[in-house]
Amino acid sequence: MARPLVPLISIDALVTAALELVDEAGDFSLPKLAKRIGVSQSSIYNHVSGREEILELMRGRIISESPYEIRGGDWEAALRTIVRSYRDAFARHPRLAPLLVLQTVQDHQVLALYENLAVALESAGFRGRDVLSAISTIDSFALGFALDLAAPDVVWAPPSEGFPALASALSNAGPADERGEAAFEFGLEILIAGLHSLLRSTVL
Amino acid sequence: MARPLVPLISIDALVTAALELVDEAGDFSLPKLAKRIGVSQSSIYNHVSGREEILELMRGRIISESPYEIRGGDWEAALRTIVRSYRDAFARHPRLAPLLVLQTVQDHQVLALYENLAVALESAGFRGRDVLSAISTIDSFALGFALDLAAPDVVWAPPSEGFPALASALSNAGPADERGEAAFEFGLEILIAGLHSLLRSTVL
DNA sequence: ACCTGAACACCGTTCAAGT
DNA sequence: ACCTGAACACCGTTCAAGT
Repeated sequence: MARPLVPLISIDALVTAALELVDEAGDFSLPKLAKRIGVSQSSIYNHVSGREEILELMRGRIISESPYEIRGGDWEAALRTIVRSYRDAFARHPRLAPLLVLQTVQDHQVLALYENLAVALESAGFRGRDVLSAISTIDSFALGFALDLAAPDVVWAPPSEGFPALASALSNAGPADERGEAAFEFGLEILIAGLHSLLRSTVL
Repeated sequence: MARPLVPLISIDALVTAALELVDEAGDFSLPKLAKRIGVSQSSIYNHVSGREEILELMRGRIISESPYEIRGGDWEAALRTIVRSYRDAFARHPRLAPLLVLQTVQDHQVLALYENLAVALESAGFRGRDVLSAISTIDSFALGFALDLAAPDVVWAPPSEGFPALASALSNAGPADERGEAAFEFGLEILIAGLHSLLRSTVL
Protein backbone atom coordinates (compact mmCIF):
# COMPACT_ATOMS: atom_id res chain seq x y z
CA MET A 1 0.00 0.00 0.00
CA ALA A 2 1.17 3.51 -0.71
CA ARG A 3 -0.60 6.76 -0.08
CA PRO A 4 -4.29 6.18 0.56
CA LEU A 5 -6.98 8.58 -0.65
CA VAL A 6 -8.02 9.25 2.88
CA PRO A 7 -5.22 9.42 5.46
CA LEU A 8 -5.10 6.31 7.62
CA ILE A 9 -3.98 8.30 10.62
CA SER A 10 -5.69 11.19 12.29
CA ILE A 11 -3.95 12.95 15.13
CA ASP A 12 -7.10 12.61 17.16
CA ALA A 13 -7.14 8.84 16.80
CA LEU A 14 -3.43 8.75 17.49
CA VAL A 15 -3.81 10.58 20.77
CA THR A 16 -6.81 8.53 21.77
CA ALA A 17 -4.93 5.29 21.18
CA ALA A 18 -1.86 6.52 23.02
CA LEU A 19 -3.99 7.55 25.97
CA GLU A 20 -5.63 4.13 26.02
CA LEU A 21 -2.23 2.49 26.13
CA VAL A 22 -1.12 4.69 29.02
CA ASP A 23 -4.35 4.07 30.90
CA GLU A 24 -3.96 0.35 30.47
CA ALA A 25 -0.25 -0.15 30.85
CA GLY A 26 1.17 3.02 32.34
CA ASP A 27 3.25 3.68 29.27
CA PHE A 28 3.18 3.61 25.49
CA SER A 29 5.66 2.92 22.75
CA LEU A 30 5.57 3.76 19.08
CA PRO A 31 5.50 0.11 17.99
CA LYS A 32 2.52 -0.57 20.21
CA LEU A 33 0.80 2.61 19.18
CA ALA A 34 1.27 1.75 15.51
CA LYS A 35 -0.10 -1.72 16.02
CA ARG A 36 -3.15 -0.40 17.82
CA ILE A 37 -4.16 1.95 15.06
CA GLY A 38 -3.22 -0.60 12.41
CA VAL A 39 -0.46 1.27 10.69
CA SER A 40 3.27 1.01 10.32
CA GLN A 41 5.51 2.50 12.94
CA SER A 42 7.24 4.91 10.65
CA SER A 43 4.10 6.41 9.18
CA ILE A 44 3.36 8.04 12.52
CA TYR A 45 6.17 10.45 11.75
CA ASN A 46 4.13 11.87 8.92
CA HIS A 47 1.79 13.40 11.44
CA VAL A 48 3.87 14.08 14.47
CA SER A 49 7.49 14.93 15.19
CA GLY A 50 8.04 12.09 17.62
CA ARG A 51 7.27 10.67 21.01
CA GLU A 52 7.55 14.00 22.80
CA GLU A 53 4.92 15.65 20.69
CA ILE A 54 2.53 12.79 21.30
CA LEU A 55 3.00 13.23 25.04
CA GLU A 56 2.35 16.94 24.74
CA LEU A 57 -0.78 16.25 22.70
CA MET A 58 -1.99 13.93 25.44
CA ARG A 59 -1.50 16.68 27.97
CA GLY A 60 -3.63 19.00 25.89
CA ARG A 61 -6.27 16.35 25.42
CA ILE A 62 -6.84 15.60 29.08
CA ILE A 63 -6.87 19.27 30.00
CA SER A 64 -9.50 20.04 27.40
CA GLU A 65 -11.49 17.02 28.56
CA SER A 66 -11.71 18.70 31.94
CA PRO A 67 -13.11 22.14 31.13
CA TYR A 68 -13.68 24.74 33.78
CA GLU A 69 -15.56 27.96 33.88
CA ILE A 70 -14.67 31.01 35.90
CA ARG A 71 -17.43 33.53 36.08
CA GLY A 72 -18.09 36.08 38.73
CA GLY A 73 -16.84 34.83 42.04
CA ASP A 74 -13.82 35.96 43.98
CA TRP A 75 -10.24 34.88 43.44
CA GLU A 76 -10.63 32.10 45.92
CA ALA A 77 -13.46 30.52 44.01
CA ALA A 78 -11.57 30.91 40.75
CA LEU A 79 -8.49 29.34 42.23
CA ARG A 80 -10.40 26.42 43.63
CA THR A 81 -12.05 25.85 40.27
CA ILE A 82 -8.79 25.88 38.36
CA VAL A 83 -6.85 23.64 40.72
CA ARG A 84 -9.71 21.18 40.93
CA SER A 85 -10.06 21.02 37.17
CA TYR A 86 -6.35 20.43 36.73
CA ARG A 87 -6.38 17.71 39.30
CA ASP A 88 -9.51 16.10 37.83
CA ALA A 89 -7.82 15.94 34.44
CA PHE A 90 -5.12 13.73 35.90
CA ALA A 91 -7.52 11.84 38.10
CA ARG A 92 -9.05 10.47 34.90
CA HIS A 93 -5.67 9.40 33.58
CA PRO A 94 -3.49 8.91 36.64
CA ARG A 95 -0.74 7.04 34.88
CA LEU A 96 -0.10 9.88 32.47
CA ALA A 97 1.25 12.28 35.09
CA PRO A 98 4.62 10.58 35.63
CA LEU A 99 5.28 10.61 31.90
CA LEU A 100 4.78 14.34 31.65
CA VAL A 101 7.05 15.56 34.41
CA LEU A 102 10.13 15.43 32.23
CA GLN A 103 8.55 17.62 29.60
CA THR A 104 8.25 21.32 29.06
CA VAL A 105 4.70 22.52 28.88
CA GLN A 106 3.87 23.82 25.45
CA ASP A 107 0.19 23.16 25.16
CA HIS A 108 -1.90 26.25 24.64
CA GLN A 109 -4.75 25.08 26.86
CA VAL A 110 -2.39 24.53 29.74
CA LEU A 111 -0.74 27.91 29.31
CA ALA A 112 -4.20 29.44 29.33
CA LEU A 113 -4.85 27.70 32.63
CA TYR A 114 -1.76 29.33 34.11
CA GLU A 115 -2.78 32.67 32.69
CA ASN A 116 -6.08 32.32 34.55
CA LEU A 117 -4.18 31.50 37.71
CA ALA A 118 -2.09 34.63 37.31
CA VAL A 119 -5.19 36.76 36.86
CA ALA A 120 -6.82 35.29 39.94
CA LEU A 121 -3.72 35.85 42.04
CA GLU A 122 -3.40 39.46 40.96
CA SER A 123 -7.00 40.11 41.80
CA ALA A 124 -6.29 38.55 45.19
CA GLY A 125 -3.69 41.22 45.75
CA PHE A 126 -0.42 39.47 45.06
CA ARG A 127 2.17 41.61 43.35
CA GLY A 128 5.54 41.40 41.69
CA ARG A 129 7.50 38.22 42.08
CA ASP A 130 4.98 36.86 44.56
CA VAL A 131 2.62 36.14 41.68
CA LEU A 132 5.14 33.81 40.12
CA SER A 133 5.99 32.26 43.48
CA ALA A 134 2.33 31.61 44.15
CA ILE A 135 1.83 30.03 40.74
CA SER A 136 4.87 27.90 41.38
CA THR A 137 3.48 26.78 44.71
CA ILE A 138 0.09 25.94 43.26
CA ASP A 139 1.76 24.15 40.40
CA SER A 140 3.95 22.05 42.70
CA PHE A 141 0.95 21.25 44.78
CA ALA A 142 -1.25 20.20 41.87
CA LEU A 143 1.48 18.24 40.16
CA GLY A 144 2.36 16.48 43.37
CA PHE A 145 -1.21 15.40 43.89
CA ALA A 146 -1.52 14.28 40.30
CA LEU A 147 1.51 12.08 40.84
CA ASP A 148 0.02 10.83 44.05
CA LEU A 149 -2.86 9.44 42.03
CA ALA A 150 -0.50 7.45 39.85
CA ALA A 151 1.21 5.84 42.80
CA PRO A 152 -1.26 5.64 45.66
CA ASP A 153 1.06 3.44 47.63
CA VAL A 154 4.30 5.33 47.15
CA VAL A 155 5.06 6.06 50.74
CA TRP A 156 2.26 4.16 52.21
CA ALA A 157 3.46 0.67 51.59
CA PRO A 158 3.34 -0.56 55.18
CA PRO A 159 6.91 -0.31 56.42
CA SER A 160 7.49 -3.63 58.08
CA GLU A 161 8.55 -2.23 61.42
CA GLY A 162 10.05 0.67 63.31
CA PHE A 163 7.84 3.43 61.99
CA PRO A 164 5.09 3.59 64.60
CA ALA A 165 3.71 7.06 63.85
CA LEU A 166 3.59 6.30 60.15
CA ALA A 167 1.99 2.93 60.77
CA SER A 168 -0.61 4.47 63.02
CA ALA A 169 -1.43 7.14 60.47
CA LEU A 170 -1.85 4.41 57.92
CA SER A 171 -4.19 2.38 60.06
CA ASN A 172 -6.57 5.31 60.22
CA ALA A 173 -6.83 5.65 56.48
CA GLY A 174 -9.40 4.08 54.20
CA PRO A 175 -8.79 2.64 50.74
CA ALA A 176 -6.25 4.32 48.48
CA ASP A 177 -8.64 6.31 46.32
CA GLU A 178 -10.58 7.57 49.31
CA ARG A 179 -7.53 8.83 51.11
CA GLY A 180 -6.24 10.35 47.89
CA GLU A 181 -9.47 12.29 47.71
CA ALA A 182 -9.34 13.29 51.37
CA ALA A 183 -5.73 14.36 51.07
CA PHE A 184 -6.48 16.53 48.08
CA GLU A 185 -9.34 18.30 49.81
CA PHE A 186 -7.19 18.76 52.88
CA GLY A 187 -4.34 20.12 50.80
CA LEU A 188 -6.57 22.50 48.92
CA GLU A 189 -7.79 23.97 52.20
CA ILE A 190 -4.22 24.41 53.37
CA LEU A 191 -3.29 26.11 50.14
CA ILE A 192 -6.18 28.55 50.27
CA ALA A 193 -5.76 29.28 53.96
CA GLY A 194 -2.03 29.77 53.49
CA LEU A 195 -2.58 32.23 50.67
CA HIS A 196 -5.08 34.18 52.76
CA SER A 197 -2.64 34.27 55.63
CA LEU A 198 0.25 35.48 53.53
CA LEU A 199 -1.96 38.08 51.93
CA ARG A 200 -2.89 39.42 55.35
CA SER A 201 0.69 39.66 56.57
CA THR A 202 1.89 41.22 53.31
CA VAL A 203 -0.82 43.82 53.05
CA LEU A 204 -0.53 44.91 56.65
CA MET B 1 39.28 -12.06 33.04
CA ALA B 2 37.20 -14.07 35.42
CA ARG B 3 36.58 -13.46 39.08
CA PRO B 4 39.09 -11.01 40.52
CA LEU B 5 40.45 -11.33 44.04
CA VAL B 6 38.95 -8.02 44.98
CA PRO B 7 35.56 -7.24 43.48
CA LEU B 8 35.78 -4.70 40.66
CA ILE B 9 32.45 -3.20 41.57
CA SER B 10 31.36 -1.69 44.83
CA ILE B 11 27.79 -0.56 45.25
CA ASP B 12 29.06 2.74 46.52
CA ALA B 13 31.08 3.40 43.39
CA LEU B 14 28.16 2.22 41.29
CA VAL B 15 25.79 4.70 42.85
CA THR B 16 28.34 7.50 42.66
CA ALA B 17 28.89 6.89 38.96
CA ALA B 18 25.17 6.67 38.26
CA LEU B 19 24.57 9.92 40.09
CA GLU B 20 27.32 11.59 38.08
CA LEU B 21 25.69 10.47 34.88
CA VAL B 22 22.33 11.81 35.97
CA ASP B 23 23.85 15.10 37.06
CA GLU B 24 25.60 15.48 33.73
CA ALA B 25 23.05 14.14 31.31
CA GLY B 26 19.75 13.94 33.13
CA ASP B 27 19.63 10.19 32.75
CA PHE B 28 21.73 7.05 32.93
CA SER B 29 21.80 3.71 31.20
CA LEU B 30 23.42 0.46 32.16
CA PRO B 31 25.81 0.47 29.19
CA LYS B 32 27.03 3.95 30.08
CA LEU B 33 27.26 3.11 33.74
CA ALA B 34 29.30 0.00 32.98
CA LYS B 35 31.64 1.96 30.76
CA ARG B 36 32.17 4.60 33.41
CA ILE B 37 33.25 2.16 36.08
CA GLY B 38 35.19 0.12 33.57
CA VAL B 39 33.30 -3.09 33.75
CA SER B 40 31.03 -5.13 31.56
CA GLN B 41 27.36 -4.37 31.46
CA SER B 42 26.24 -7.72 32.69
CA SER B 43 28.50 -7.82 35.74
CA ILE B 44 26.43 -5.07 37.31
CA TYR B 45 23.74 -7.66 37.89
CA ASN B 46 26.01 -9.41 40.34
CA HIS B 47 25.56 -6.53 42.73
CA VAL B 48 22.16 -5.14 42.03
CA SER B 49 18.86 -6.48 40.79
CA GLY B 50 18.54 -4.00 37.95
CA ARG B 51 17.92 -0.41 36.98
CA GLU B 52 15.18 0.13 39.53
CA GLU B 53 17.34 -0.80 42.46
CA ILE B 54 20.04 1.57 41.28
CA LEU B 55 17.48 4.38 41.20
CA GLU B 56 16.34 3.52 44.68
CA LEU B 57 19.94 3.48 45.91
CA MET B 58 20.42 6.94 44.44
CA ARG B 59 17.39 8.16 46.34
CA GLY B 60 18.89 6.86 49.55
CA ARG B 61 22.24 8.39 48.76
CA ILE B 62 21.03 11.93 48.21
CA ILE B 63 18.81 11.82 51.27
CA SER B 64 21.67 10.70 53.49
CA GLU B 65 23.87 13.38 51.95
CA SER B 66 21.40 15.93 53.26
CA PRO B 67 21.17 15.08 56.96
CA TYR B 68 18.89 16.96 59.30
CA GLU B 69 18.59 17.16 63.01
CA ILE B 70 15.43 17.69 64.98
CA ARG B 71 16.02 18.54 68.57
CA GLY B 72 13.88 20.50 70.89
CA GLY B 73 11.84 23.02 68.98
CA ASP B 74 8.16 22.91 68.20
CA TRP B 75 6.46 20.99 65.42
CA GLU B 76 6.73 23.96 63.11
CA ALA B 77 10.50 24.07 63.41
CA ALA B 78 10.72 20.32 62.93
CA LEU B 79 8.53 20.47 59.88
CA ARG B 80 10.53 23.28 58.34
CA THR B 81 13.74 21.38 58.94
CA ILE B 82 12.48 18.19 57.36
CA VAL B 83 10.94 19.78 54.30
CA ARG B 84 14.00 21.94 53.74
CA SER B 85 16.33 18.97 54.02
CA TYR B 86 14.27 16.96 51.58
CA ARG B 87 14.23 19.78 49.14
CA ASP B 88 17.96 20.45 49.53
CA ALA B 89 18.69 16.84 48.71
CA PHE B 90 17.08 17.29 45.32
CA ALA B 91 18.49 20.76 44.87
CA ARG B 92 21.92 19.16 44.73
CA HIS B 93 20.79 16.67 42.11
CA PRO B 94 17.87 18.31 40.36
CA ARG B 95 17.76 15.97 37.41
CA LEU B 96 17.25 12.94 39.59
CA ALA B 97 13.77 13.92 40.73
CA PRO B 98 11.96 13.18 37.47
CA LEU B 99 13.49 9.71 37.36
CA LEU B 100 12.18 8.83 40.79
CA VAL B 101 8.53 9.76 40.43
CA LEU B 102 7.63 6.47 38.81
CA GLN B 103 9.09 4.49 41.65
CA THR B 104 7.82 3.28 44.97
CA VAL B 105 9.80 4.54 47.91
CA GLN B 106 11.59 1.72 49.64
CA ASP B 107 14.62 3.40 51.07
CA HIS B 108 14.84 3.23 54.83
CA GLN B 109 16.21 6.75 55.24
CA VAL B 110 13.29 8.18 53.33
CA LEU B 111 10.76 6.20 55.32
CA ALA B 112 12.42 7.53 58.46
CA LEU B 113 11.92 11.02 57.14
CA TYR B 114 8.21 10.39 56.77
CA GLU B 115 8.07 8.89 60.22
CA ASN B 116 9.53 12.11 61.58
CA LEU B 117 6.93 14.06 59.66
CA ALA B 118 4.18 11.97 61.20
CA VAL B 119 5.55 12.55 64.70
CA ALA B 120 5.75 16.31 64.14
CA LEU B 121 2.20 16.45 62.83
CA GLU B 122 0.82 14.51 65.75
CA SER B 123 2.58 16.77 68.18
CA ALA B 124 1.03 19.68 66.29
CA GLY B 125 -2.38 18.27 67.12
CA PHE B 126 -3.45 16.54 63.94
CA ARG B 127 -5.37 13.35 64.50
CA GLY B 128 -6.72 10.38 62.61
CA ARG B 129 -6.80 10.55 58.87
CA ASP B 130 -5.69 14.17 58.91
CA VAL B 131 -2.17 13.05 59.72
CA LEU B 132 -1.96 11.10 56.51
CA SER B 133 -3.60 13.89 54.54
CA ALA B 134 -1.10 16.37 55.89
CA ILE B 135 1.82 14.12 55.04
CA SER B 136 0.38 13.70 51.58
CA THR B 137 0.12 17.45 51.18
CA ILE B 138 3.65 18.06 52.37
CA ASP B 139 4.87 15.29 50.14
CA SER B 140 3.13 16.68 47.08
CA PHE B 141 4.49 20.07 47.86
CA ALA B 142 8.08 18.94 48.35
CA LEU B 143 8.03 16.65 45.34
CA GLY B 144 6.55 19.36 43.18
CA PHE B 145 9.27 21.78 44.15
CA ALA B 146 11.95 19.18 43.59
CA LEU B 147 10.61 18.70 40.09
CA ASP B 148 10.52 22.43 39.63
CA LEU B 149 14.28 22.46 40.13
CA ALA B 150 14.76 19.98 37.33
CA ALA B 151 12.76 22.02 34.87
CA PRO B 152 13.02 25.68 35.83
CA ASP B 153 11.44 26.72 32.58
CA VAL B 154 8.51 24.33 32.57
CA VAL B 155 5.70 26.80 32.49
CA TRP B 156 7.79 29.86 32.27
CA ALA B 157 8.96 29.59 28.73
CA PRO B 158 7.70 32.99 27.55
CA PRO B 159 4.45 32.25 25.78
CA SER B 160 4.75 34.15 22.55
CA GLU B 161 1.57 36.13 22.98
CA GLY B 162 -1.87 36.30 24.51
CA PHE B 163 -0.96 35.59 28.11
CA PRO B 164 -0.53 39.08 29.56
CA ALA B 165 -0.82 38.28 33.25
CA LEU B 166 1.61 35.40 32.91
CA ALA B 167 4.01 37.52 30.88
CA SER B 168 3.87 40.30 33.44
CA ALA B 169 4.52 37.90 36.28
CA LEU B 170 7.49 36.61 34.34
CA SER B 171 8.94 40.05 33.75
CA ASN B 172 9.10 40.59 37.49
CA ALA B 173 11.12 37.46 38.12
CA GLY B 174 14.88 37.16 38.33
CA PRO B 175 17.00 34.31 36.99
CA ALA B 176 15.66 30.78 37.18
CA ASP B 177 17.52 29.60 40.27
CA GLU B 178 16.67 32.74 42.23
CA ARG B 179 12.98 32.49 41.54
CA GLY B 180 13.09 28.80 42.31
CA GLU B 181 14.48 29.69 45.69
CA ALA B 182 11.97 32.49 46.24
CA ALA B 183 9.11 30.23 45.22
CA PHE B 184 10.17 27.54 47.64
CA GLU B 185 10.38 29.95 50.56
CA PHE B 186 7.03 31.39 49.60
CA GLY B 187 5.51 27.94 49.34
CA LEU B 188 6.91 26.84 52.68
CA GLU B 189 5.30 29.85 54.37
CA ILE B 190 1.98 29.02 52.75
CA LEU B 191 2.24 25.44 53.89
CA ILE B 192 3.02 26.35 57.48
CA ALA B 193 0.40 29.08 57.64
CA GLY B 194 -2.17 26.76 56.10
CA LEU B 195 -1.46 24.05 58.64
CA HIS B 196 -1.79 26.55 61.49
CA SER B 197 -5.05 27.79 60.09
CA LEU B 198 -6.52 24.32 59.69
CA LEU B 199 -5.39 23.42 63.16
CA ARG B 200 -7.19 26.41 64.59
CA SER B 201 -10.47 25.68 62.81
CA THR B 202 -10.32 21.98 63.68
CA VAL B 203 -9.55 22.42 67.33
CA LEU B 204 -12.17 25.07 67.91
C1' DA C 1 1.14 14.03 0.86
C1' DC C 2 1.19 9.73 3.12
C1' DC C 3 2.36 4.94 3.58
C1' DT C 4 5.80 0.84 3.90
C1' DG C 5 9.79 -2.02 5.20
C1' DA C 6 14.47 -2.07 6.23
C1' DA C 7 18.05 -0.17 8.80
C1' DC C 8 20.46 2.17 12.71
C1' DA C 9 21.87 3.02 17.19
C1' DC C 10 20.32 2.45 21.29
C1' DC C 11 18.02 0.07 25.59
C1' DG C 12 17.51 -3.67 30.05
C1' DT C 13 18.03 -8.34 31.22
C1' DT C 14 19.51 -13.26 30.88
C1' DC C 15 22.66 -16.87 30.59
C1' DA C 16 26.38 -20.14 29.55
C1' DA C 17 31.17 -20.08 30.22
C1' DG C 18 35.17 -18.96 32.67
C1' DT C 19 38.11 -18.88 37.22
C1' DA D 1 31.41 -15.33 44.21
C1' DC D 2 32.20 -12.37 40.40
C1' DC D 3 33.40 -11.32 35.72
C1' DT D 4 32.80 -11.71 30.41
C1' DG D 5 30.69 -11.83 25.80
C1' DA D 6 26.89 -13.21 23.19
C1' DA D 7 22.11 -13.21 22.76
C1' DC D 8 17.21 -11.63 23.20
C1' DA D 9 13.44 -8.72 22.91
C1' DC D 10 12.58 -4.40 23.02
C1' DC D 11 13.05 0.89 22.03
C1' DG D 12 12.80 5.83 18.90
C1' DT D 13 14.04 7.70 14.59
C1' DT D 14 15.54 7.92 9.67
C1' DC D 15 15.21 7.07 4.96
C1' DA D 16 14.75 5.26 0.25
C1' DA D 17 11.03 3.54 -2.28
C1' DG D 18 6.41 3.42 -3.60
C1' DT D 19 1.91 5.84 -5.36
